[in-house]
Amino acid sequence: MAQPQAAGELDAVALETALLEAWKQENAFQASIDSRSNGAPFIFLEGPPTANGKPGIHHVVARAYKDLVCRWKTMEGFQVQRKGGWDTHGLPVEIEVQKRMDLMSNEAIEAFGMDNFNQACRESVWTYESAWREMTERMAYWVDLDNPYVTLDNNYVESCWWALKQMFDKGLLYRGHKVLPYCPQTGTSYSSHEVALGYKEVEEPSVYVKFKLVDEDASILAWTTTPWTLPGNVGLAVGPEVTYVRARVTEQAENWTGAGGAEVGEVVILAKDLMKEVLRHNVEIIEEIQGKSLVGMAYEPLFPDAVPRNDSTTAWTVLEADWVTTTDGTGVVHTAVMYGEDDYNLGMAAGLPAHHTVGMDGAFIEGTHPQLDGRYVKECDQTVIDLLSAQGGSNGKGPSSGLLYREKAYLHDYPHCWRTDHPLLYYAMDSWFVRMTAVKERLLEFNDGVEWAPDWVGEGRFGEWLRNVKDWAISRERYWGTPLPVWRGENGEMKCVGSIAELQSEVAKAVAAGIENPPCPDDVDLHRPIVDAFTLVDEHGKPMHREPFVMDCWFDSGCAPFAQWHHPFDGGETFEASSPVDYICEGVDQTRGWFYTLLAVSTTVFDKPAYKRCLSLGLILDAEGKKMSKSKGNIVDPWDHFNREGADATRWYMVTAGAPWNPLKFDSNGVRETYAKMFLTLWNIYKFHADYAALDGFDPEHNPVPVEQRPTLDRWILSRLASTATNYHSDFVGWNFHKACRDLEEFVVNDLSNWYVRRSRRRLWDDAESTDKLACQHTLHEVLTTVCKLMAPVSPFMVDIIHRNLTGETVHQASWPLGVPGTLEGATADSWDLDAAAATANLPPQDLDLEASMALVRELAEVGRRIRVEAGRRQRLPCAQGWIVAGPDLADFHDILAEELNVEAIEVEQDLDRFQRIELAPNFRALAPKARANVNAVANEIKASQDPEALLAAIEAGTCEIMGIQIEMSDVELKRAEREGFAASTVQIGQGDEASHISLVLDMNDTPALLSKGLARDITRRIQAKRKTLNMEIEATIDLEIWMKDAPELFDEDQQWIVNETRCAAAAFHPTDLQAPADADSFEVDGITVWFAVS
RNA sequence: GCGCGGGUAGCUUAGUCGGUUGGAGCACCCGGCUGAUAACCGGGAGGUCGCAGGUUCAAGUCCUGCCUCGCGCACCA
Repeated sequence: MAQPQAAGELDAVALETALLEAWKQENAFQASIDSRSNGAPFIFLEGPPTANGKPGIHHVVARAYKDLVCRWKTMEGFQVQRKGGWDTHGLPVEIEVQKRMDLMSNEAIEAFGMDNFNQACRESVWTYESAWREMTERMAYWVDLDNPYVTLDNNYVESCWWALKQMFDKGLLYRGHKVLPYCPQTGTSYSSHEVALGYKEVEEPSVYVKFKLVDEDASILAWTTTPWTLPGNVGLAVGPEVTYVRARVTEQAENWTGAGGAEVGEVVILAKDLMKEVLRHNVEIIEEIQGKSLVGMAYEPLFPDAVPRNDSTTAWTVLEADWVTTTDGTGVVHTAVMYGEDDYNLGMAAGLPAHHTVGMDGAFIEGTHPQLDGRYVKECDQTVIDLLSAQGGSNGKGPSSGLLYREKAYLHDYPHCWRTDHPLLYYAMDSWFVRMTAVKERLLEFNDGVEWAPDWVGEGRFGEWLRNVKDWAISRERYWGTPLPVWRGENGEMKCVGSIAELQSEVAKAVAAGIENPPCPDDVDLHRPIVDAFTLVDEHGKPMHREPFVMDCWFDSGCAPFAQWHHPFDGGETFEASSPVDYICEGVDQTRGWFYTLLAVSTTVFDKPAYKRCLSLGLILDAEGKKMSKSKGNIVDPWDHFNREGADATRWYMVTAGAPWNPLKFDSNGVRETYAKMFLTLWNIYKFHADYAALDGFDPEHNPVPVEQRPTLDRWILSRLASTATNYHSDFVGWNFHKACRDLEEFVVNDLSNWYVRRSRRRLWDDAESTDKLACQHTLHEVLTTVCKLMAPVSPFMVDIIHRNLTGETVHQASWPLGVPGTLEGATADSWDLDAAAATANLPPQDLDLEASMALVRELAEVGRRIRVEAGRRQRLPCAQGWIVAGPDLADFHDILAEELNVEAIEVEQDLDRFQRIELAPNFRALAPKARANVNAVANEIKASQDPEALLAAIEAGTCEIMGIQIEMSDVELKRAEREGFAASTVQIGQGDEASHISLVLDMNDTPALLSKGLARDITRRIQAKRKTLNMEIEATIDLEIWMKDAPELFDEDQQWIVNETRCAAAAFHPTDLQAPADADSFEVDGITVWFAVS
């Protein structure tokens, strides 16, 4: 073990950057893992960030919590491998490149060349890689960035292909048509987790439309908020059990605004419950009808040429659907098969024609209507309204008032593209799905086994998501991503390719069958357009082409547990040994993202859970409480703090600012505060110890002083250390890192710095060797090294410097003070022998009585200062006497108290009544059950008692009865108040029945000796301050001259005391009538003027 | 609309089983202490515990409704 060197002044940033360099030289990260080579593994999985955006402070938070747990578990003896990862596919990358290269449509991309485009994407992905790396290293997130997994790597893609093939072989993968939210601008449909990113409240025109019946001079009213879907209308849905009415218009409506209308005598059909909401005319009800009797009625198509009837017998008739309600609209649902999920399902079931009126570009298809063809649908709302409201309506077969009844502005949330902000269209498209609904029960079961922090995310948010699980739409009509490895022939045969080898053999088969193919080498790039070029053959030798999709990039990251090892092609053992992983940690926004896709892939491929513990972090908000995002420009740059307060303070602040799962309002001042309070204090404690340890040649391994032989103060701080560490650990176990760290900070600042070190200062000033000084040094050594270990997972820099200087060893290979379960025989990440683990703990003995006594002493010291403030007596003027009245025996602490209180002597006085009178207060908890409704009256009797002592005596004697209630001692609390004329104060110790009181009384009388002593202290203090401003060495001596006016006598012994304290070589105390020179310093205290000169 | 989590001093927050005087820190004011600190200590000022009801002898705490913020889900015909 090394002997401590003196510590310098703190420069946190320089300290950290120098240490980073040392870590790099020593390969400290790898060494910390290697030091646990015999430890049980604890498996961590890094959620891959996208490196095409600049890292912000919110990324630092997530990385801090990842690092914290990994470092903690390492100190507990586990081996924690941490492989980095990068998410490199997906729409965000494409959008970035599209913007930069001005390729804002699919046509533009294809004209530019898909290979060129994808090459640009491949490069763009790494734009901020170095920024990420620098941030990661600077904050000391220990993760292997030299061998990361990268989702665009061929090996990674191959594992994804393999996974998809497992699903395919299990029948979990299917091609379907599904109505999906679709963005015509990006040309892609979105999965629900992407849609959720873009809901916006918008006001749009909604319309009530008349559907003119064929066999009757009446119209059915239906409502829609998307007029652009009306040309695609092929059916009307009614609730079979809903009551509808035929209503005839009896008079013109007044104050009509907007388009549409109806004439007197027109007949409309709608749900009875919605007449008031919908109709603006007075009507008479002709009859009420059940929905089911409307079924089958035919009506005139609104746009006769827009959709071909083909062989449908049900097109443009009334259909029944049990999901139709009367909460909105007219109780009749306009059905456009291709533009709504319910519509599509109903249309398929009822045999409606499935025909698009809108193209993939979001524009009406030619032949829909001359005024609409080729126009973007969202710009056609008014045209549709105009066409409908023309006389006879858009089909010329409507009433002369037109087919529009009303229009109404409608405010609702509507999904928008989260990248381009365009409104999404619900659109029926070809798509590939993973049948998650088939494994729903397993998902729920696996989720039950996950330890979530906080638990309500798992049970509530995530559980709710799983209970409503939908099939996962995994295909994207995009370019940059893992290609969907499915080839499909004209007749619908399909082949899913699960590896490069399989691709090669299929290509060979195709070539053998006479189909030309480009070469397919071992290192064939598994991206578009390379893989698009391969044509395979089915069993009959017919060509099969690849389905032109890439996969949802969430599928990539969901494959991370095995794809990072290139399982099953390589790394099989590594994967088997690490599945499911022990710990993942990401922002709560990953609930439907990574948290879900990990579980989804793992369940469908392996029928296993993916992770055992998941820490879900709250969002990071800016100072105003807004979410930090690139688009808002409110991202805090972590370097602002790395370069000012350092990474230690930044990390500690983030952990102590709140529970990890709560939203964190990131406050730059908070980092500053943490630095000043926690780290500066810790450094100064350390500096105090290290400077004297170096001066005295202290060696922690020599001249040990057994704990039981150390002074009370030492045993106290060691016990506090043990208590704090124990709580710290159990808070870690319960994920309450914020509580753990707040308590430890309290310990360092309050107990260690403001009491132990302050009280111990003089012990180390002593030049001579002494057991007491040694005891203090050993104690400081033990406390500091343990605090370093506890803090190391959270803030790894300063504590390593301290630990290294005190012990010669890095803290990051040290043992966790509460034990090293990871090193135990047979231990796993989840379980170990508790007794054996406890035996590896290393903490000093606890003495809770001592802690309680010291707490009381400290409280009395504060009470003393309060008394002085109230009595107007300055702290430096001693009191002759202090009395402690009642309370436990504090004899061991009288020395401390006398010094803190600045009294000449402490005495214990048992007679409370000498200084105090008693007061009785009701104890409601005991009294209420007995007195019930009279409790307040009884309580007032007790409080208002004129002679509380007599009342107390009566209660003690058992003869006290108030309002028929027998009052016992447990029904009252004894309180004490000072009698007149005493400077005293009382504190309560304990709670409830255990409560007792202890009082402190100070003697306020002055004597010449006391005045002299007080004056000496004031003079000393001023001289010391002067020495400091003169920047004098502590050992330097001075010559002193003193002049005084209106001063009490300064006794010889007090003069001598000043001389000693201020290290005077020579001192002159001048008579009071001598005038001080003009350049002497002076001060006044209690009407006394003192001049002094230091040289 | 539904679900989850919030709303406590100017700001950041603690508050256990309901117990009568709601704690801290920052900032502010006054005083003290200091040869460890950018610190510390005492005091002061600052609170409609989101609002309104209810239960109870007693509500920041439990119940109901509402307002509001964040997040999520759903609907959006």
